[in-house]
Amino acid sequence: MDAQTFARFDARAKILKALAHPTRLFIVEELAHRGERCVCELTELIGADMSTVSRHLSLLRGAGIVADRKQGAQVHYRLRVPCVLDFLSCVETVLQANAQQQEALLE
Amino acid sequence: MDAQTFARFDARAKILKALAHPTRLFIVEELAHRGERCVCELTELIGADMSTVSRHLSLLRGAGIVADRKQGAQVHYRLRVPCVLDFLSCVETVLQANAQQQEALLE
DNA sequence: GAGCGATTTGGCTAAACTTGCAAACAACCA
DNA sequence: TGGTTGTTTGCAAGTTTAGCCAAATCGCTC
Repeated sequence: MDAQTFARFDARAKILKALAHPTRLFIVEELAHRGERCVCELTELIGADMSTVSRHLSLLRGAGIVADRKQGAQVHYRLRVPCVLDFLSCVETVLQANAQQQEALLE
Repeated sequence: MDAQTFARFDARAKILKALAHPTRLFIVEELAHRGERCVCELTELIGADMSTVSRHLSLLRGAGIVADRKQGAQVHYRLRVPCVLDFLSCVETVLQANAQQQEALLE
């Protein structure tokens, strides 16, 4: 694989990597369903240290998946790319296929 | 976030994590476009140690993304869930949005 | 300017991931 | 059976990531 090809796949992998964490997926789904949320609200929902949540958000922002907006002392985050959710429907498909295979193995 | 909710998101994150690597994305695209490939062919295309490629394939198999089939001494891998590619179209969207923002910042 | 709540960043540790080499395995052929 | 090719696994080193605490920053209000 030459350097250019690698760069192409690496850029895509970076975006997937940003999504590949339970807390970050939770954030994405929350923003998709309920719109903007500030760090404090997400921290409350997630139940981790606010600094941890802030880092996750920063990572998602770095990948271009969310955008932020300052409003007074608060920072509101929102999804920047709406398709990210459709996206997860295929993940569901994989999960279902896996579950079916599990059942088949038990028979 | 309670344990059950966490488990739900963690299962999805595991699948995304399996895809979140340039070499593994390359493999997925190769299998999607060209069908079955054996480890040796993929190793040739990727240019890494065969043991490394084998490990990537094993990881993808563990996530339920690919399936394998032994044929003599060779092991052929194929995509198990065809939607994985559509899936990547959203990643493209993110990349394009990021590129456009980059341009905007340069003006 | 001091004080306060919201957020980010620095520092650090533990855990997870990636990789190549060497060795083990497996299937085939001579 | 012994050798050869294709694949996987054990091991060790290097890199990355996640999480928390503490400290710094930011915006507002008094």
